Amino acid sequence: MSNRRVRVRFAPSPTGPLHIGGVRTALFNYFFAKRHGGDFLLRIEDTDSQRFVPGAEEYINEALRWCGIKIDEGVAEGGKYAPYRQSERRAIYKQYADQLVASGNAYYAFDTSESLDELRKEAEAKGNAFTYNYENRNRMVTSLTLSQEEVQTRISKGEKWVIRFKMPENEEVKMHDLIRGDVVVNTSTLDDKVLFKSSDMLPTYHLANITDDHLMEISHVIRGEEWLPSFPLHVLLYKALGWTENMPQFAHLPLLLKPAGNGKLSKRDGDKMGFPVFPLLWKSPEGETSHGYREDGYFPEAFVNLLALLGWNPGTEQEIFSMDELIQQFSFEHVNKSGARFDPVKAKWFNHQYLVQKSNTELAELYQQFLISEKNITAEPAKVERIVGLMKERVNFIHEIWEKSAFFFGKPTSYDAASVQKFWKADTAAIMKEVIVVLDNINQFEAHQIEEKLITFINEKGYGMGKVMNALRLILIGISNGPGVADICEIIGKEETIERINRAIESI
RNA sequence: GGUCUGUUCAUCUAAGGGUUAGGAUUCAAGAUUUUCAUUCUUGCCAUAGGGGUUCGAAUCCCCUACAGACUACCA
Repeated sequence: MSNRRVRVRFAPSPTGPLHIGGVRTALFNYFFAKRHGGDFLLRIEDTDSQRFVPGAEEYINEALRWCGIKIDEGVAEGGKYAPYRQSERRAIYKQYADQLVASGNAYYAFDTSESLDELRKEAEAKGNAFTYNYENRNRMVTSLTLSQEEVQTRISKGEKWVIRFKMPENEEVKMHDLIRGDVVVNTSTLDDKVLFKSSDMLPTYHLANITDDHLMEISHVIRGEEWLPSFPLHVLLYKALGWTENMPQFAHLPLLLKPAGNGKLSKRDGDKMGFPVFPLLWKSPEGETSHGYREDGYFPEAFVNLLALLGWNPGTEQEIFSMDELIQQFSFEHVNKSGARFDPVKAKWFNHQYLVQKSNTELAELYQQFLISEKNITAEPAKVERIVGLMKERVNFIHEIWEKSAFFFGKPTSYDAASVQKFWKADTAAIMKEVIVVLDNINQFEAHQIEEKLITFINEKGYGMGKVMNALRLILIGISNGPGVADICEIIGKEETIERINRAIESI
């Protein structure tokens, strides 16, 4: 088993956009597979015909691609074990359900969902829960209680049926989890799960999942903690099918929790708290849209990095990781057992780190694209590069450069009242008129020159740096904080600088 | 209700029986700066509670509390 090729799968169901918890699961699978030179497969678990959402599968593919995950085998990529979409594998499953019935590990049940609902309600009224298990199954309409002929006629008459697992009574199931260690559960606390349904002739998650993992030679199942309760069922299914020999190893990842309050992260949290819970923008078939990290301006590397550190740590103090480093350093020993609360504030910090790391040239290209597509502005590359260099330390996102420095591309439309109060004194207009003269006399209108001339002027007149510079900045950009005054002057140019000063003298 | 899992600063986490319980984010203060940001320095803040075991417990065991997941002909 130890020298078995590592093969992992990410197996989402296309019931909507993949959320960041799912992305993290995919990432951990990917890290682990690549760490051990193995394969990463994407399998689409669409055995619930009721909940299928158009576009969800494309979304999943695009999200993984954006994160930098390379799929070795999958719906689009193909592979030796194709097809990778469960709805296209429907012919495969029935025989295994039959096998379980034949070996006495499963049985046909003819209950209607209405009658089951009723039983549940009755039990609830008495203060307990109805469990379809060893205690109750003999009272139900099943192949256990009916004669073989009767079962056959009911089936051939087209009566609806399901195949249920016959959960053994009072057996200890011992399981090993790579993250949590040994877990033991008594089968009497478990129920007879539905494995196959006649309504759409498809298996449920449990059967499909075990069958495909076995057939696809999956070596490690890495999934969310929400699957822990069905772990014993899965172990029992492997046993009943005679596949214990090469059953995969299991690892149940801790959950991603809400930033505040209780419970696991859900779609609503993002909308409420103003951060995305989805990797990409999502438009539901009903027309509802949800924010995505990509569209909100996150770099994929930052997104991957921040997700990797939720529930895993390197055991060192390193916080910034490339995909390769993540792959090299990942191990289950450093995966936490407890749920991790998502922190939107730190998410921004990660993006800032990546933004600052990028070269001005690279950033300029990105900002250039933003200017063209969002603002319809075509700017000189040199000017854009200058701007991003000045702004990068002050922002977390590319779009924030615009939000904080649109003044490089247009005159201020108003002057911040509090700053005017603070920096615009009785003699300011007069001083600014002198400043215009100083600036006008600079031949090489470049930051160094401008700063030098301005400082000499201020010193000669004895005005005080703050007094002049702060007022000048207010005039040029409308607010009191931003890049150095000389830099601003250079970027907008002599003519524009003087024009803005004149305008301010007249209008303030 | 039942089953399972978990619990270290506000948040992400380190410390695998012996450290003043470390780092990061946030927040606060100071220095630097023409403002802001950066940078630097500093500060605040934690082992859920109670019992054991041990010379010694965040770490091992038990109980309690709290939290989460699951409990569908969903995945």
